[in-house]
Amino acid sequence: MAHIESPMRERDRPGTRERLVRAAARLFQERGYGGVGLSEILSLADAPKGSLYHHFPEGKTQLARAALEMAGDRLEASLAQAREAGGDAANMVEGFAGLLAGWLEASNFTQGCPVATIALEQAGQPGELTDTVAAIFRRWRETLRLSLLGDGIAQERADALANLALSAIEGALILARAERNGDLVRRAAGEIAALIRTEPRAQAAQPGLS
Amino acid sequence: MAHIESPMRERDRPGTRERLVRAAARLFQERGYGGVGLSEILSLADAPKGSLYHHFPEGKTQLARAALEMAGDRLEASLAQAREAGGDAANMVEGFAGLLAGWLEASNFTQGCPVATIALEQAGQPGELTDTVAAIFRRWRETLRLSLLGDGIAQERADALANLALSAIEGALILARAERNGDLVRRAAGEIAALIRTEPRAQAAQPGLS
DNA sequence: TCCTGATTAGACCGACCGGTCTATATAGTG
DNA sequence: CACTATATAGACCGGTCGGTCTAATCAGGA
Repeated sequence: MAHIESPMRERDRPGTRERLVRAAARLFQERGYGGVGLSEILSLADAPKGSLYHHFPEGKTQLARAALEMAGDRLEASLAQAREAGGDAANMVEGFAGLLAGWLEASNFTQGCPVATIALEQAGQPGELTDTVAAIFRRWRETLRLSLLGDGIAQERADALANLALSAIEGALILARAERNGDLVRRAAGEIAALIRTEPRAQAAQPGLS
Repeated sequence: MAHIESPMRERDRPGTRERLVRAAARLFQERGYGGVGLSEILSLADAPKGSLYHHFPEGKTQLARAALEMAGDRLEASLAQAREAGGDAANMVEGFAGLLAGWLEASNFTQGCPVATIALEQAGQPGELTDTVAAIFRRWRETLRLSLLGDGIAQERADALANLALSAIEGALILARAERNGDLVRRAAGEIAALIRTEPRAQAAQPGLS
């Protein structure tokens, strides 16, 4: 049994499975699930079709699930990192949005939210992708909520603000892509951050200067 | 030359062109541009392929443009109506979002924003649909901005709040579809409305009780 | 070394895609 | 009525879709 393959590949190139997931994630992020064919994914990943169906017997949907989960983890990590770097939830929102806006601009407005496009394409349909998408959104929102709670904001308010912040960022990413203007994301996030800063709070949860 | 065809059809069924646009708008709204085939549109509209390419010589993209424009006009009218019914911008945002949330729930979460899905699918690509989508978003935001200005809110603030409100609604519609929960839209809009109400303003522009 | 399962490789499949084309029906006008 | 532009009707096209299948290759243990 020699199929662990996670600890660094012989050369430096990631394993086939990893390459497939990365290629799929990037292409789905750019043009959505239905807008990308297997042939395109395979050529970007430089892998034959046999490998795809070896690693993902359920085919395209299973690959998409893996890609969504990878993207979900990546962004959640960025969110946590933005919280650490910023110190509080307001700065986290601004920092995270700035990061996304930068990625958007760097990719010439092709790479928006890796989840939103698939979310809209698949919403309402019975496919398994819907559940994956919903779970990712919930996790992101929960991360935001916990951060707000950590700043001493009341439960109900943290809930509402987390929902608002995630909605605003997701929506702004759509507008920003359509109008090719990353500042729309930064400005929306700036408003949310300002709103968070005016929110009454019980006590600050982090140590350091008050 | 007898091709005016706008004033009511002989029976009660709308003309072929109209049926095509409506069918396309609905299906694109549900599953996006790439996710819907011509055959499906034709069968829903009960029209043959010849009619499609008679009325829309440029094919699917031209049909999509027409569908987007129809949807854009429809929602802009709803926005204006929500403003009239609510009296001010804050109530407009809440009323409009409530309308969208209701539609979303009534359609079992299949019918979200008719523009967002196509916006994400096509963003960054050179296609002509991108421009149409951007123009619609700009118009919606401008309607919001003017309403805020009419309430006596300063230029810069009206700009920022219009962007935030549209972003929040669009984003909340994504989350709401994914999680099958229309209240996410109402709650996000409620927060935006509350924010608008706290905004300092020069004078109220509408008559009636102060 | 040989053997065995994991993996790669890509030919191949039926279905469906958007689009073109010819033929027919329909309605308005002289 | 005949004539003509409009509109309907759908067969047909090459290409691509996601998915299946068999064969070749590869790596590692006995």
